[in-house]
Amino acid sequence: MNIRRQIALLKNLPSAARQTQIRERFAARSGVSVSGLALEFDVSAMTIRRDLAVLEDQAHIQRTHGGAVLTQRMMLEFDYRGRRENNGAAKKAIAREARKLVQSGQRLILDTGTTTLELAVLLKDALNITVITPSLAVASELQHAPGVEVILLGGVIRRGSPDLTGPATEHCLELFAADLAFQGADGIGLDGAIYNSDLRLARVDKIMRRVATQSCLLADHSKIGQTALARNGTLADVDFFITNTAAPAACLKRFARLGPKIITVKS
Amino acid sequence: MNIRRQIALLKNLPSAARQTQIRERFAARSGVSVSGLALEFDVSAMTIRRDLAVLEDQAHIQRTHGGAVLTQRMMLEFDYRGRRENNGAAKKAIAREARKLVQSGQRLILDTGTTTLELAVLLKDALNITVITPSLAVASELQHAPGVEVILLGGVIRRGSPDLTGPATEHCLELFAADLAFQGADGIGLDGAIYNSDLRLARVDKIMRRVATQSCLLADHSKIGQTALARNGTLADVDFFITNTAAPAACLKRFARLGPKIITVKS
DNA sequence: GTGTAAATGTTATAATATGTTCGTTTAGCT
DNA sequence: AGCTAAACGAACATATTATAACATTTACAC
Repeated sequence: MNIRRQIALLKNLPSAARQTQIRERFAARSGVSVSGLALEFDVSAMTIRRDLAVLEDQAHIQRTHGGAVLTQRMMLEFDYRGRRENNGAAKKAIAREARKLVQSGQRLILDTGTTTLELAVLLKDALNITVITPSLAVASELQHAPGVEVILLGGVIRRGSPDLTGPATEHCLELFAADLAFQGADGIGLDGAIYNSDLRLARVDKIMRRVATQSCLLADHSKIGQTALARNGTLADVDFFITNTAAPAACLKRFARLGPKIITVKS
Repeated sequence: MNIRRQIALLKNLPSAARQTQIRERFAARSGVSVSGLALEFDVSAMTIRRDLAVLEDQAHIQRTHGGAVLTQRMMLEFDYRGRRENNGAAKKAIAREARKLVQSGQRLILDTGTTTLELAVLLKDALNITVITPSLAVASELQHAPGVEVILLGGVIRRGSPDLTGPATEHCLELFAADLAFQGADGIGLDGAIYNSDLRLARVDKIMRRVATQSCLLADHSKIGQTALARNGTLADVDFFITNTAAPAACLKRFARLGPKIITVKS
């Protein structure tokens, strides 16, 4: 077949056929460009963009500025930055304060969650600590830190979420003892109740506090006054509660009477 | 494809595609230079710097003056990729044969190793199976497969190796029962002894066979006649042994007398 | 033909990427 | 240490691309 015929075959195609052709392009190179495809198929750039949007839904491509690339997921990668963080700045500040509670030689438990993940980032340069966690994100963040031994709890990988839960996790957790547990929460009631949005996580959280000498709750102000599916305890069960100053002062005063030391960070 | 075409493919790429290409440069060399990449992709040095900054954010590389080097995490990734390609065809063929042993609804154990990782790739479209594994690579490969429930064993993350070992792993494994265990090996003695290069892995392998009704050993011919640090059992303990036809026939005949069903694949 | 829905093209505006300049920092050398 | 050339990063200007809303064309049933 001559080249002119080949080119002609690419024009006036129904959309589905064109999308199939676009998909073939990825076999040769790792990325395609919108402008290149528009020329090749003799359609407007807008049409190509719409095609790529369709392909993004069904195929394994990811749109970028100027084109699209194959989403070749790395091995050993547990996507955790998928979701956009809500109170990113507050969470980082809370994590910085939590970092100050950690001393060399300690055994820590780090719960699942974005705030505890921020803490994990700060723990990379710690010396001689052990981190026990059910979170694959925390584990992959710390697995190359020279001063940190990472113990991953066993269990079922929750679908769409890089962490472990289930009876195996609970059983595994019972094998350990730790100095300090850091936990997040999906909601904190005005009465000081701590809530998780997942029942299995709540059970794990409860056990964490039991096997740790002390525990520390990390939650930004947006969680206060929220409730969620499962209650895993109250602020009376924790030793430290770190939040940001945007939290209502009256609440914090009430919480303090329950027992925990309240630490607030500016944000 | 001629060289001129190859070069053309690197130009006028959307930014994300270029970043992917840059990342692949590290597979060959351990470092890249800004000026070299700028020439290669026909963009300004500033653009390359910005690309490198993006890759650094993704924790893929670490920037240096004049270029960038791989992070430990990515070195591990490429190391794994390289090992997969050693006898890659044989490993894939063996994995394909192993896949045929698996039926819907079964509970499987997948050991650490590159051959079992190839099997994991083939199991992505399985229906309603459960995979129990100490390998983070296997877990990460299967974590988004809709028909697969992944159970990760707990334990200590071995430094420089994405898998779990230790007493916790062994204890965790005891909690489960499986239909079929797939294992690799670092060496198989001419007498049928199975070897691991790590003592802790050997202990885990032994337990795997105990908690699984049947077990299947996957190893290409290059492993036969090799020995390694720790012996975890013999071929008499396994039910299936899948290898490739490049294995010496005399050996296989001897192995068959020990009990396992020997399956060979062309390669 | 005519009506209708889907696909495509067009335009204006916003977002993003790239190149250039220039003052600052760095690595390597004597 | 002090020097030099290279590399870096910030800020700006420019060019490219994305998005949404609307207009147009096409396809197809009746």
